[in-house]
Amino acid sequence: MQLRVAETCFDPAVIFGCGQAFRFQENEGTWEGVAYGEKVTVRADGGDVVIGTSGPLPEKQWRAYFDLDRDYTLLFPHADAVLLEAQAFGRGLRILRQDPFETLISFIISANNHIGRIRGIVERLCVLAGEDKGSWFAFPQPDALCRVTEQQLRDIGIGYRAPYIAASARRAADGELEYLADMPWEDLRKELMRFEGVGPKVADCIALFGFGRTEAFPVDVWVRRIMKQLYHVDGGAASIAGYARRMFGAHAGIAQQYLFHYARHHLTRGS
DNA sequence: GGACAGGTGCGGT
DNA sequence: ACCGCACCTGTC
Repeated sequence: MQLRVAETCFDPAVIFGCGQAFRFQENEGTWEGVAYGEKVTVRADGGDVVIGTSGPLPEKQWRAYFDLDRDYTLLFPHADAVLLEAQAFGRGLRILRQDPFETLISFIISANNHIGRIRGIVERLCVLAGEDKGSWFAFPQPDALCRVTEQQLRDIGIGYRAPYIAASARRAADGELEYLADMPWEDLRKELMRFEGVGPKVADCIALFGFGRTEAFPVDVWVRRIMKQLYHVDGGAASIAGYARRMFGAHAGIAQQYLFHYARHHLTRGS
């Protein structure tokens, strides 16, 4: 499958670099990654970006994966100066609609962890338990991940999250992710937090990136920093998220991604 | 070599 | 309901 998009609304460096997905890397001007068991390549061509995929999934599914039918310029008609600047800086960002199981496991790994290390662990996890596609590996299926021991998980650098991954994979294999898609947002969040290793922040990431729930507003240290430094909002994660939903509306989670990306490039750890 | 970054779970209050 | 601590690994 091949798909062409204007690069003004699709910037792979932002999309794949802002911490929502961990399997894409740039290689001599082409972004390569794996999603839904297919190899995906993204490269600039004139004023466009060309997306190529390796398997049977139809264009419709990839349009959904890349969220291509949403106009990101219309999301925040009453944006304040901070969000406007973050949006300009992150032009071409899109929220990927990723596989719920892959999102669950990847973001349990992300807890108390750094993007670079998360990438390495996820890649080794795919080699350990994912389907071998020749020169690359798919993300493991739940039952395959269940056959991996906690020691094997520790050996690839997962650390103390090993029992969380094992338990959550077990529950996913037992079908516990199946009935979440149509739940109201608060219920989905509560259900996700029942998985081991999933707290408020990780639940919001899974809801946003794995279930397309743009109400979810994950509060991590970078979002905390930007909310404090640029909005003068401080306090617990819940009150920050509540403030964000009142200010940014139903798509606060997309605002969060713009702000997160902006914060990581413009703010320091200090203040 | 020691401090630190990064969320969650747990035991204490 | 909230607080303080332990958890694992990579980097400086």
